[in-house]
Amino acid sequence: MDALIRKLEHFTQFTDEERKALASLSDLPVMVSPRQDIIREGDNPTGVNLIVEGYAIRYKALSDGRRQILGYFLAGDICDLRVFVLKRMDHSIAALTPVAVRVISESRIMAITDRYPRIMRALWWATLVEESISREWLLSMGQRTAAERMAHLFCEIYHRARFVDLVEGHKVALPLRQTDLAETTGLSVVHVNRVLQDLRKRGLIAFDGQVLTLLDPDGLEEFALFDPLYLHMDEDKAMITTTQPITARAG
Amino acid sequence: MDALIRKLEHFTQFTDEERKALASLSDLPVMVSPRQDIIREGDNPTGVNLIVEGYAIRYKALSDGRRQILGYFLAGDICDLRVFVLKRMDHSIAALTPVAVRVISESRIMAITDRYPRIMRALWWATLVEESISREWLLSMGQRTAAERMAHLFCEIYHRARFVDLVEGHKVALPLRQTDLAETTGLSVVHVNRVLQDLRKRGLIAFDGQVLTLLDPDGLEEFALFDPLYLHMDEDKAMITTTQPITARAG
DNA sequence: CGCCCACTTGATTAATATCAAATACTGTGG
DNA sequence: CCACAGTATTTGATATTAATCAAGTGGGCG
Repeated sequence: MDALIRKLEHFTQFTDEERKALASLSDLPVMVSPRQDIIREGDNPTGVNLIVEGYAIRYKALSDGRRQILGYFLAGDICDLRVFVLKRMDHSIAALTPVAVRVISESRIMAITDRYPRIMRALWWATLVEESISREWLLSMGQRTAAERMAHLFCEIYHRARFVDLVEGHKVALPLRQTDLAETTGLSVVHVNRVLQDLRKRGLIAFDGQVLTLLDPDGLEEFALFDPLYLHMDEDKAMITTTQPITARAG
Repeated sequence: MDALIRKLEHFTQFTDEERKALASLSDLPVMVSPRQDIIREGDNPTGVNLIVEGYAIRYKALSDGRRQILGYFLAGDICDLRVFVLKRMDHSIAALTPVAVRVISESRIMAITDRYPRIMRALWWATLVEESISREWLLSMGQRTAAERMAHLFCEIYHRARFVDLVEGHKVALPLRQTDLAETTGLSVVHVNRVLQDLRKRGLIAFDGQVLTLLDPDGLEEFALFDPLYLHMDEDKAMITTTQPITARAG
């Protein structure tokens, strides 16, 4: 739960009470092994999943098997906050690495967001950031070259990991395979391999399948045309917290 | 406003009062000429835009000018319902064709969704469908071939237009240029041209820059691996309307 | 008419996929 | 600890897809 609070506090400042409320949101974590689905396309989920540790992905497949990863979930990320409105999932969520998740029921979410408008707003912010990331991916897929795209992905993961204190010395644990990167970037595995070599040769990154190191963070960002604005972090926190909460009637 | 109600009633059934409330949401429409921005990246918008007529796009650009279209707005679509949480727009919205928009203020939206939970739920549904479309685009960009991608785009526009009664005899007005299609699909203009020829040769579509005709809708959908499920239309309307609204306390 | 666009066509090049094989790594059973 | 199987990564060669470059064609419109 720590990671969630750490993440949301990039957007707002909580009171102790709010922090306690967030911490009591869910039950004990459940472990999910790599490649196992957490929610499957067609399901009608009854709760929301909070990633406590590890990497999960959102993905979607074509009827002939081609598969595309749509986004990454890191510790502190919540999958599909507003899923209750739609009847059926139109995509799946799976563990990419060993993952610890906590399930939060719809009623729990409702109760807490009703009571604490600031939490509601923070959760909305998290959702909007996720959508923004998805737009940036679309831009990547359509306009960035293979190498830029991969570099941009690494920048994103690095930044997001940093927000939840998962980075140390320009290193972040990223235990994934080149096929995963292929499904993320829409490239073939062979090409992913060659792009990685290119990024290494440029002295921008080191990546051994377990740990990603940004050898030259600024160089990488420049190369990837990375602009962290789309992550909406630390966007004038003061201004936002003094704003009237959207649903001020509760509490 | 008609189109909005028509669209939302694919999800729920409104009372007369709710319909009236929706109809009174905004002031008179404003015309925007083609290629003109409606909201620009970096702006802090104070209202929400309802497209009354024409096509608008969401787009995003790299610092070196490469531009990607992220989505289409048709009549009845609302741009960025939850934009108030974030300080700055991370992308732009522009008219693609001549467009009529109505601006709806934040307070108007809040007042009406507070009072009519069913409307709130319906607007949420619309937002979630938009996100789903964005995910499907990511799948298209990553996994579909150029021709499949273009075909899929046409299927989507066709279906969405149909929901707001904009289709007649397998024809839909689609006044856009091949450069627009290029920025949508991430292809070069020349290649777009060749892909269009291919789709025409296959007898799937006719497209003259003004009107799109689906000569063989089923064939096109099969070719594009199109599955309308992601549009979440007519998803067991009965079930949803008998469900307890999420924020039942208002009213 | 003549100019400006958009569209089209052809030729060439660059990016990326595919195919095939070799190498490295990981975990397991003996 | 080793042998081995299975999987992941790397390399090389070739094919395909799509971009770029360059030069038409064609339509609308002042």
